[in-house]
Amino acid sequence: MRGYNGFSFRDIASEVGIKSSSIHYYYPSKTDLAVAVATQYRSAFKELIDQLVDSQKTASAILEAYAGAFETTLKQENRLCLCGMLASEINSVEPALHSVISAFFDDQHEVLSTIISKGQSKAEFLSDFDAASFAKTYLATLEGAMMLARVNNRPSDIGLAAEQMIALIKQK
Amino acid sequence: MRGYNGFSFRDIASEVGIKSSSIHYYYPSKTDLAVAVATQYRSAFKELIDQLVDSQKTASAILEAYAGAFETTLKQENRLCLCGMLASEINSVEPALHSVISAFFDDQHEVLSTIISKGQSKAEFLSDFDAASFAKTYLATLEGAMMLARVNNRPSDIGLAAEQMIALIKQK
DNA sequence: AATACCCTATCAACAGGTAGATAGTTTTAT
DNA sequence: ATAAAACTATCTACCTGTTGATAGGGTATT
Repeated sequence: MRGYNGFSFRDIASEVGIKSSSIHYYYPSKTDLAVAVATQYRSAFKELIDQLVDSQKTASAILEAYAGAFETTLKQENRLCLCGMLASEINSVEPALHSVISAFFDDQHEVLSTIISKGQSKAEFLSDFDAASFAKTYLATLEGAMMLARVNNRPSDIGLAAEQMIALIKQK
Repeated sequence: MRGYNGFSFRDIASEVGIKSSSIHYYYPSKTDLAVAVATQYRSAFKELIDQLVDSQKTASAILEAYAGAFETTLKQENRLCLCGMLASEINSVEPALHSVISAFFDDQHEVLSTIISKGQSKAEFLSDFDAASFAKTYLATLEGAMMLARVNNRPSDIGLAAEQMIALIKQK
């Protein structure tokens, strides 16, 4: 993917083997299409992270696995987080799409907060910081690390960044 | 700005009050133009950070001021880091431009490493982590925070992320 | 018969880029 | 010192191709 301004109906159509007008049949406008894709991405990611939370892993293991999802996407498909990519083009995006992007980040932030909070109450993590703020920071780090890791063609940098963040909050 | 795929020669021309062909006179191709802009951005930022390093501030104060530059850009111009934005569209970019973007991040990484390292040797920061890795992570956090802060229209989130990162490495 | 689905054909707007003209300025040669 | 040549900076006009989007037709399933 080459971003919101970097793909066209014809690109997708030819990849799927149909005509662009057939896509317009389902998604009249580009915003409609992007909203549908982002919404689907959002729920797929929500499912993934909910699954991680339900697993009986430690908080740090969950945070690591979470970062692993980003790293795998980059390594296997050379793609950023869809919403991260859209976020970096937010000025090109209509309100309906903006809302989905915001909702995605809200989801992620909420679940990360919960995980980190749990890690604190189980004394796995230090308790001298705010879980919700750190959740935001952790998410920002991963989104940024993904971007930088792609520029340098080093997907494993994502995992390294995650490890470092986790090490910093671990109870010593 | 709306990203590399989101601006045209005509956009710029009409903003400046000339014709697009006059821009082609100086910058034959879009890549040429973008390389020139990114190079200029790179050296302006290098100057800024070098100045910060030369100031007699503490390491944490420097890291904070550095984040402040990002926050100000977002607050006053509603713009991301130019190279961050380009990085998120790296697949749309020709090698010549890719190189400049990489070089920008290398610059930043190098200087941040030095600052953090100094902070460690002055016992301002903990010494149980690797300065170079943390420099990468800090930069990733800022780039990501900028993106997220813009989506949520909360520029101050950048500063908050920075503060948190700094708090985590401070000698207790 | 009606609906769902995909097609062809087309549109106006815009993209990056080129060609050639023009007017003013600077360099060079005589 | 002056005339010729070259350069700078801009324009108008245009090219080829792409973009998001629409109108209307064909065909298979229900």
